[in-house]
Parts: sequence; structure tokens; C-alpha cells
Amino acid sequence: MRPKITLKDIAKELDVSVSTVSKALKNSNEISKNTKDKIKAFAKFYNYRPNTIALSLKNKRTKNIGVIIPDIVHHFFTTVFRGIEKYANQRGYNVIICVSDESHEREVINMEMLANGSIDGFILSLSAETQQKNDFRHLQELIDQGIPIVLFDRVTSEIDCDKVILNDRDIAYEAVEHFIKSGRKHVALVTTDSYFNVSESRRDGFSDALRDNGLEVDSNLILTLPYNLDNDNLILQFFQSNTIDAVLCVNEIFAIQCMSLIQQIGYTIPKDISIIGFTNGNLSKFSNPRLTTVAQHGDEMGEKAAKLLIDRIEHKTEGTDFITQIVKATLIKRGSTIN
Amino acid sequence: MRPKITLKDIAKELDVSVSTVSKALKNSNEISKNTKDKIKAFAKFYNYRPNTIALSLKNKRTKNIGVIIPDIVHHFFTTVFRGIEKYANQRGYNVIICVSDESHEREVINMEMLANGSIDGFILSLSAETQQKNDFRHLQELIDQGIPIVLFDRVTSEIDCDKVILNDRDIAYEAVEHFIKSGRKHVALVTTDSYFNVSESRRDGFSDALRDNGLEVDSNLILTLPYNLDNDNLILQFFQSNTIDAVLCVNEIFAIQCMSLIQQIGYTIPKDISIIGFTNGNLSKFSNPRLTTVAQHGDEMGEKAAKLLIDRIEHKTEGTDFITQIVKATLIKRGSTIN
DNA sequence: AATATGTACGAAAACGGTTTCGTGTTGATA
DNA sequence: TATCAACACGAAACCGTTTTCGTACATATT
Repeated sequence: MRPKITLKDIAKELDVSVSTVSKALKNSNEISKNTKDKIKAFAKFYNYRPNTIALSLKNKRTKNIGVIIPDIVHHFFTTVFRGIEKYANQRGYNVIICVSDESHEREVINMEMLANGSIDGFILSLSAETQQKNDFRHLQELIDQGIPIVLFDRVTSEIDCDKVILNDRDIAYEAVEHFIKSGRKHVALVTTDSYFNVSESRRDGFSDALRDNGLEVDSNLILTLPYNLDNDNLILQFFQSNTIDAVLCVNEIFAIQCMSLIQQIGYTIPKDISIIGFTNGNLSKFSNPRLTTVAQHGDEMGEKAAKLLIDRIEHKTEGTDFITQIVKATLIKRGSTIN
Repeated sequence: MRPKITLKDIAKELDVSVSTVSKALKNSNEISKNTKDKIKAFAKFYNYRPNTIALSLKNKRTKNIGVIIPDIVHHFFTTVFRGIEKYANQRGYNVIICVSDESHEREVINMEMLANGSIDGFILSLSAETQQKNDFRHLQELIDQGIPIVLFDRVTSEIDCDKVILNDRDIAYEAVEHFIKSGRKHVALVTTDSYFNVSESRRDGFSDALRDNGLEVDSNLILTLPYNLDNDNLILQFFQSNTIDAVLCVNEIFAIQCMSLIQQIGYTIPKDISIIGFTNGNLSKFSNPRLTTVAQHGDEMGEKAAKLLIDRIEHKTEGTDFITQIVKATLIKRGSTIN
């Protein structure tokens, strides 16, 4: 075993002081060429790398950013994460990730765990429970301590910080108009409980599009599903007891479930019923027919969030107001709608 | 802004020494009850939390583990990650994750980046390129430095360390026998290039099962697909120009693609052709028919890997030989096979 | 010859903790 | 009353860096 070498080791071996070694390796012109060459050669030979922890302590900057997401086995969040990681690495940052599992408590614990020096800032998407409880004290606490935070996708207006969101309302509007343009008149919405800010925005876009096109918003055509349960019966009943010729689903799973059950009932997609989902993941790409879907551009959201955060950490946005960036979703038209 | 409070701050405020504060907060009996109470109350009021970085430097242990995976937008890897994170958090560890994106260079860069003090050990699954090049010097280097490593799923016999793998050969064998028991005689395999150790094992299980059941291994019935390309034509041609009544696919995407194209050709699943895939993700759960699949129990692999690593870090396995743990896959029988 | 100017390096403090060791004060014991 | 242990605390070292400041020596300037 050949443990890592330190400045002190080099200094002792070459019979100079630690400060000389440090300066030599930074090519300081306080040190003679001769000494520098000697030290550099030695350091290179023994593959010297400065200890990151010591640097963090000294600089009070870790070059780590903490990411808290509600779920990791989830297409959208992983794409966002990929965007964050890609951008952060480019700027020399590591990413520490924690999963809140939709739990408020785990969100708080994870953030507190990381906030004691481990990271320079947070990127997070609120857990379901946090949104439900409307309890953001842990965020405010960290902001008060001077730790920058960027919220993405599941955000809240209660906290003043940089944010990255999707144009949820507008893309839902666009999706519904896409239905209407192909002659659909009975457009349904399958959504989650409204404490999710994104669900609310999507519902707004849905309703606005109907009204603007002279259609009535029928609350019977809005199905609200609990998050992680077996919803098959609710969905079946919904489509059997209502006249529906198009349905917008706020996520991919709902869309695929609906598609499957609709077909099971005996309807043909998109002839009888058109479907549009959110999240352009593999489920949408490989379904039969292919699912028309809202691409949320998670990579882009991640990159934007990381840029906002790192600029804030490095004081590049010193003094400027907090920024909310909007990522524009795209409607990917495939076989589940008439295009 | 109210920055974090340090031992020194408390000491100054209460007019005692830093050492007294430190001891008091650790409830040392060197300190009088009176002083302890005073210090604890003060610390609690100001929400004192020891600085993790300082502790890391002192203890030469960070309580961080590094995870390197080839891809994050990937069901299997995310489930493994979830297992790692869950177990690691229980034991007070954070998880730093980096994505190699199947690139050898990124794998090396990421590991070097983390190896300078940021983490106490690594859990990784080799990138495609690393397996292809058979270049594991970066791993050996870290092991020589005394940094423990646990490999999972995509492992190599060239490196001596703890490992967690799936019983790939056996489960492939079981899958093929499942086909044969329902009367299938022309079993095909859709796989990736063999430099993946897992693909090789699965191919072995496939071949062995055929031979053991008196069937011939026909190399025409083995389709090797490149990793991330549009393979539709290759697949179509494969099924059109061969007599096939069952197909084992080494991953979920291949399985879903095959299912879709097979149906497109006009065959019925599972009447004409049965399908089994690997990875029990959403694609398999929501396909039509539901896909019979090999559940790889990523959570369990992750937990096992994390346990092995942390035990190694904490010297609980001091001196013992390196361990290879095998996770037993399960065949989930659904509609794409005759059960 | 006295002074100024570089040059090349080392000592020490700092980051925020933990821990070992030393020490002044108190009360008990012989 | 002298001795000793127990108690309660502080000083200092240490982890691995960076950086400021001081300084010995050589050379240049007047």
C-alpha cells in the first residue's frame, strides 16, 4: 500500500519547508527555478494531489453541490440530474445527491446533513409532503445561513431564491389545443392532487384552452389520482362512465395506464380517444401506439439550475435579484393523437 | 444573514476555552455539570452543528462514498443507487454520484476527482469502454492507495476487491428452460457485444440450457446489437429470416423493441413467439402484453454493495479475503410467455 | 563603505474541530 | 499541617493546505 503523499512529506524528503513546496507547485516566482523544478519533479513522480478536504476547510468552499430530488427511479428527475452533473463537472464541481422519497422529514434530514460544510449550495425539487404541508422552514433557515438554493420544477412562491420551471400552463394549453384542432370536444384531464404546483399550472392551461375555444370545463372530466397506488379501477370507471374523446395526463405512467385500460375497454387510440402525456421517457417512445407527449427537457432544466447555483456560489450574480428561468416544453407528436 | 456558529464563537461568548466547549458538547465528565449545561443550552439555542469538513480533516474520514455508474437515466442503475443511498444513509454516509456515460476517460477523471480526500471508498459499475479496453489501472491505483472499492454488476476478475453480481448465467438458464417447458424449440437470444461480462454470462446460461435440453445452439439465432443505435431493421430482418418461437433479450429496451416489431410483422405474443427480457422496469410492467422479465433486484445489490464497502471502510472486515456476493434474480412471469 | 534592493526561502497563523497532557484549586487524609 | 487525589479546565498539537510576513544573504547603488 502506497498512501497519498502530502506537502509535508515532500518538504521533509527534499529538506525544504512546507510553504516552499506549496509555492513551488503553484509556480510562485518567490521560488528559484532550480528548487521549483526539483519539487515539481518529485511531486509528479509521486503523483501528488492536494487534499480536497484541507482545501475546503481553508477556502470555506467545497466545490460540491447538493441535489435533493423526490425520487431517483424516475425519468424526469434523472434527466435533470444528468444536466446538473454535466454542467457542474464542467465547472469543477461534484454533485452529492440525496433522495427525499417524497418525505418532508427525509428532505429536512438530508439538507441538514449536507449543510454543515459539505456543500456550497443546493438544487432541489420539493417533496410531495413538503408541498402538502407547506412547510419551508428548512429552506429559509439555510438561506438565512447564506447557503444558496435553486428550486426546480416543484417550486414554491413562499421562498425567495433562484428557480427553474417549465411553462406548464402554456404547454398544457398547447396540448389541449392540439386535441381541439383535430376535432375533439370532450377533453379529459388525469392529474394528481393539486398541492403539486405543476399539476395546478397544467390544470390551468387545460381549463384556459377549453374556455378560449368555446368549450365548457366539465369537472366530471377531471380525474384526480393518488400518487402511488393501483388506480386501474378508478381509471376504468372514469372512461366507462364519461364521454371522452381525448385525455391529457400529467405524467407518463398515468398516460400509459390510461392507454392500456382504454384499449382494454375496446376503444382504439387515437381514433376513438387521443392521448397526450407528460415526460418523454421510454414508456412513451415504446408504447403502442407511440405516445404523443410533452418533452420537459430535463437536461436543460438541470443545466440551467446548475448554472444559476454556481454563479450564485461564485458571486457572479452578487446583488442581482433572484431569477426564475422558464424552460420551454415541446409537444412531441406521435401516434396517440391525430396530427 | 446569520452564518453558522463555531466552537470558537461559543467559547468566546461564554468565556471558556474551545476545548472546554468541545468536551462539554460531547458530555465529557471532565467538565462540571454547571458548565456543560450552560454550553449545551447556548449551543442548542444557536443551533450549533460541528463542521463536517473540519471533522473529515481531523479524522481522515469523510463519511462520503463515491458511486460511479455508466448511466443515470437507466432503471437498473437507479434502483441500485436507491439501495446504496438507503443503506448508506442509515449508517450516516452521504453518497456522491458521478456518471461515466460509458466512457473510460470520464470514469478515470471522476474517480481521480473524488479520490483526493472527498470520499472514503467507491462503489462502481464499469463503463462499456473500460470493459472493452480492459484497462483497470485506475482501479488498481486507488486500491494501492488504500481506498476500498466495491464493483457491482459489471465487474472484472482482473481486480481483486469486493463484488456484487447477479447470477446471470443461472437466471438466463432458467428463462430458457421456461421457454422449453412450454414447448418452444427455436429459442433466440438478443444480446450486446460480449465484452460485457454480464452479456457473456447470460449467453452461457442460454447455450447451456439449450444443450442440456437436447436442443442445438444455432448461432443464427443469436443477434448481437450495438448499444445505442436504431436497431429496428436488424431486428426485423432477424425475425423475418429465421424460425423463432421464443426470444430472450438481455435488457428491457431490446425486449420492448422486439415485442413491438414482432407484433408489427404480424405475429402474436406469446402464441407465436414468447419473449423474456432483463430488468423489471416500467417498460415491462406496462407493455402489451405485460413482459415476462428477469427482476435484477437492484435495491438489494445496492444495499449489499454499500454494506460491503462500509464494513471495509470501518475495518469490520479487516484482514478477511475479498467477498463476491451473488444476488439471485427472479423470473417474473407475465403475459409475454406461456406460463 | 554604507545603504538600498532583490531574491529565495521559512515561520506562523488560519480554517474548525478533537484529544492529550499539564496545572491550579479544592477537599480529604495521615 | 503537609501530602495527595480528584476535579475542572486550558494550552497546544494535529489534520493538510494557503498565504502573509519576516529575514538572511547577495548584489546593486551612491
